[in-house]
Amino acid sequence: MRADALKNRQRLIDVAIELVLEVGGEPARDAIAERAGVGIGTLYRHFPDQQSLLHAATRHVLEKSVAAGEALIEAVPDGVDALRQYMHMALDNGIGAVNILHPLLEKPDWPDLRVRAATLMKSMVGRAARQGTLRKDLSERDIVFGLTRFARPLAVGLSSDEERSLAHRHLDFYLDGLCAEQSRRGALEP
Amino acid sequence: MRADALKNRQRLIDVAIELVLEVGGEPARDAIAERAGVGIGTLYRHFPDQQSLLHAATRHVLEKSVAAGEALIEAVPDGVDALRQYMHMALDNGIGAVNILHPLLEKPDWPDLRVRAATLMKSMVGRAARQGTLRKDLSERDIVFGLTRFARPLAVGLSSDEERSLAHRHLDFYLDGLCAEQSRRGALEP
DNA sequence: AATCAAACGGAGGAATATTCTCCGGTTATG
DNA sequence: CATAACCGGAGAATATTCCTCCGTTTGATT
Repeated sequence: MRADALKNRQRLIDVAIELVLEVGGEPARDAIAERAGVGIGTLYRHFPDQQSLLHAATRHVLEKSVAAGEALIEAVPDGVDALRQYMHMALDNGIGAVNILHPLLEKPDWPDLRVRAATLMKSMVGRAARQGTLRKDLSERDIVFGLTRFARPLAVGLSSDEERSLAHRHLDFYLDGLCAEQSRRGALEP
Repeated sequence: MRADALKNRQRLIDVAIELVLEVGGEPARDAIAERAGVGIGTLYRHFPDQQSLLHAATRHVLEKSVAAGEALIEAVPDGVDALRQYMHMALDNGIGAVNILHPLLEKPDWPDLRVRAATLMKSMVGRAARQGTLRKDLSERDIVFGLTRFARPLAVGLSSDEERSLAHRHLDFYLDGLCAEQSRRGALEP
């Protein structure tokens, strides 16, 4: 494969992720090509149909996030710290795009990745709970749910930099809440 | 105005809010009319152009939320409790639709409401901070940002009931985090 | 530096989605 | 029961998105 072809291919994937996050759904092919700075023909040569690009993009993000997460769980002994770093990292990797794309994919089954991701989440939550720093009533699904809340920009008239920085800030608040001994609300209205 | 006309008008507004939340953007007119169970002609008679429907819907949600918030601040003495109840209520009222629609409106200026909303937020945050139960470094914008994270469904393959219930649950976690004396993260990486 | 297979760009017609008008029929209201 | 107000939805008009095709450019190889 020629060098320029490879570069374009990767660029198309990156742009697709970017646009998926901005649009909050399937972006128009023309828009992807334009933003990537390539002709529409190039897009169609690399990804003959919509699905193949979306698959490639989703897989790219997932793979990066899971791999980094597996490394974190080895490297960071404290459970909540590992979880926190994982979530911030996933957010920067564009994990929100996976959340958006998953329901749009026709055959989104990657047995290998699915297992690795599930195992990773289970380890993260389990260890932190066992260490006593994380609430005991959280499942993996909760973590995924929480992550998705901060993982994609929701238009409120902020620049994308402001949005990113606020997302990280509030993700930290949220994680503080997950560490609280007992929900204040729970105490008030049992 | 005839009774059936009024009923249809209100129904159209409700459906619009519902669809805006589902779609995450401007829904197609046809879809609104169909879901509301009225002919497309009826939609156009009540709201000759797109903007007028979106305006009406936005205003409806905003008005309800602000009014309820003003009542809460009177009725609930504890600052954080008031804030918590406000956020849960706004979530149920479809405040997420406002967040989505605002950037799509052409002339979204309701001086009265804008002032009331700003005042409300300032009071809520200010009082809770003064009472010492809420973090001191939060602005009104932070609260709005946080609210928007939970205020609209983000597709993850959940039924709309599951989604709603998880949103409330995690909003509580998040609020617990806003009450923490000091962020654990902040303590770890200053 | 010459060659050429591989890759590129983008005009523009086809396909699809959305908007919005129009008018014959229906219904609430007095 | 009269009638003004309201309703429904077919379908033409418009906007958007898709995707093919082919002449041009470029990276690799010798």
